[in-house]
Amino acid sequence: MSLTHTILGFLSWKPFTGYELKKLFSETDFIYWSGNNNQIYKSLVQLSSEKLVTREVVQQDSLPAKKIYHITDKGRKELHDWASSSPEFAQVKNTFLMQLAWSGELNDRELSNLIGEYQYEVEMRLAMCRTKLERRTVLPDRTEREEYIWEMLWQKEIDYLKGELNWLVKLSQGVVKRSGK
Amino acid sequence: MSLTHTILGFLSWKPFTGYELKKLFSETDFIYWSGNNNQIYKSLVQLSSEKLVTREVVQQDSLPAKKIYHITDKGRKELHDWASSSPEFAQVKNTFLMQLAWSGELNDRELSNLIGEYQYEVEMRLAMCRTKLERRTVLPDRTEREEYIWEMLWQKEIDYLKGELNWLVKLSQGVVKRSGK
DNA sequence: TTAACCATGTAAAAAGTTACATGATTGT
DNA sequence: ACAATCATGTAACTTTTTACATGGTTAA
Repeated sequence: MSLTHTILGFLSWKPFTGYELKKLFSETDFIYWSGNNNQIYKSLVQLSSEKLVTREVVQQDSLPAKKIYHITDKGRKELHDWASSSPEFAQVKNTFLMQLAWSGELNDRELSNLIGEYQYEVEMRLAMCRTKLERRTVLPDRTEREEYIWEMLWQKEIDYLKGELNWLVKLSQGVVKRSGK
Repeated sequence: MSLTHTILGFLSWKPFTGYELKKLFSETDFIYWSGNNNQIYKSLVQLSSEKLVTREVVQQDSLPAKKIYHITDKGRKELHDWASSSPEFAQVKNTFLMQLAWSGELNDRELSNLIGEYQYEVEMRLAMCRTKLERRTVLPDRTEREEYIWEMLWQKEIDYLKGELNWLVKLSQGVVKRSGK
């Protein structure tokens, strides 16, 4: 599971709480994990037990105690080893494409509706992605190479979404041309 | 789960056995499911119990009996309803991008190695995808619109892989330019 | 006063992967 | 002799999702 490694990655920048990690996950679009509570808190317990992180408990009045996690040297080593290990091919789970694949029984209106809904969704994502890119807080102490890679990762996401839109527009046109009416 | 719906989709073309469905899954690249035995046979049992498919048992000498599944009218209705329902946004799980995101501690050789391995993987996929596209058996009784959509789905997959390669080449160049040596 | 934010977690269910199990036939 | 194809399934495990549970603070 690379959720634990992604957490180690964030902690390699600076210490965070579970709550902050959850936000980081949702702010970084090219990381797919829902980052739901269950997974994050469980992963942190696991990472602690493996001595890859340590926890620092900070009491707050009137708010529950914060648990700030710090990466250990062992954790940094684990992160390095994982980052340099053989990559797996990306998994894309796109049920919309399957809906299209079996849209044979849909009428023209239903089909254009389906495509339109997906297009709207992609447009929202693109707008959100651009906003997040602008608002992102770039941490110091990063090499030029690292910053370049993150720039490329964001750009990839934006290009992907733009590509989706282009494809959807082309598809709509092709479908209209072949419409039953 | 849309695995059951994808099975219904294939069965809407013509009846198949579980074994044949497993092959169809692996032959269609834009469907991500591994289509492992467990899931397919379990899904078929479930679909049967919901009366969305019926099973026909064909005895064979010296080979185990085939179970051929047929879609029912109820199954066709379910397929139609699913295909016209609101689409969800695609989920992309790309751990390679996360490895890149935390490649800060890798040296130049390790990083170029990582990128090179992924590039090789994408090239293999692209070659396989093109082969599958050529060899695919197009079933009759499909409208022009349906054929057009399948054409577009295959093209999308190929364009995606080509886009990945272009991005990787650009990334490699940018990384070399910023190399430590 | 209502929603969002801060901050932690648990329980149960669903989905998905990997390995195991059987066994004949056909092609290289 | 070995691998691939045909054909079914089960068991154990891991991963992921969804819902539940608590409760104070802050801003519109």
